[in-house]
Parts: sequence; structure tokens; C-alpha cells
Amino acid sequence: MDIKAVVGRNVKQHREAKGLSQEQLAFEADLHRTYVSGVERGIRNPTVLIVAKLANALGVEPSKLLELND
Amino acid sequence: MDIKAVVGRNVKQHREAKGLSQEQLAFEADLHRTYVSGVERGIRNPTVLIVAKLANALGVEPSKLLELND
DNA sequence: ATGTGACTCATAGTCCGTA
DNA sequence: CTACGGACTATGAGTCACA
Repeated sequence: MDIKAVVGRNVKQHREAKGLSQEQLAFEADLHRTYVSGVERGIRNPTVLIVAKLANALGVEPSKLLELND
Repeated sequence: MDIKAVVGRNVKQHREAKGLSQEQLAFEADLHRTYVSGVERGIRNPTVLIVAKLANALGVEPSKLLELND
């Protein structure tokens, strides 16, 4: 039950659902390409501010990115 | 729409609903007393790992702490 | 288009206090 | 019991070259 992995999976899922590349998402969220990559792989431990940025770029609520819908 | 303030409000709300003091919550979540204080005041920008710790100590899902239920 | 290690610099998070 | 400050140490933010 690793929260970082949960966030990573949710980001990837919503990103692909929107048909975006990591680079495009990174641009929209005003983040770096490699950083987004790290988040999706569950290696990064992002702050709530980063989660909010990603959620905003993905058009979903921040809380959605923390949900573990196995 | 400050995400930090949202988290702070939710933590405080759930903490008081459980009848815990900040010190007790800090102990349960294995965090520092002053840090929990800062989170509730919305001046801290916690990581998702910290959010998960607090959620666990409060007995709620991590995503609950990011919800803005106006 | 993405994964990865290494890096600098900012800040997350701790610990000492006072009111 | 809580707010708030100041001084620390650990780790996240943000970037790069390269596979």
C-alpha cells in the first residue's frame, strides 16, 4: 500500500485517458518531463502542491489522484 | 483554492471529530507536534507520504484529506 | 517518447524554545 | 493544549546527459 505508487498509477491512468504524453502533461502542469516520469514510476514523493498542479492539468480533483481503486 | 489550507482544515476537522489533541495525533502519526500545528494552519506543504500517515492515524482514506467539501 | 543516476538548491520535517 | 519563532538536518524540487 505505497501511496507514491498509488499516485503514480493514477496520474498515468488519467494521463493516458486524456491521450497525453508525459511531455505534454509536464508542460501543462508546468513541471519537468523527467519529474513527471519519476512520479508515475512511484519514485518521487510529491507534495500536495505538486499533486494539485497535476490534478489541474489532468482536469480532475486532487483527491482523485490519491484514491486506491484497486 | 489553496490546497494546503484544504488539507489543514480537513485534518483539524477529522482530528476534533475523533477527540484527539494535536499532540496525540502527532504521536499516532509519528510526526512532530509543531509540524501538525503547521499543517492545520495551512502554512506547511506536506508530501503524500505525510498525508498518508495522517490519514492512517485519523482512520480515514488519504484522498479524504484533499477533498474540498466547501 | 520514456527511464535513470547524479546533481544543486529549496524546503520538508525536527527539535529547541516562548507566549 | 495550541500558536509561533529560530536553527538545524533530511529530503523534495527541479534539471541534465544519456541509455
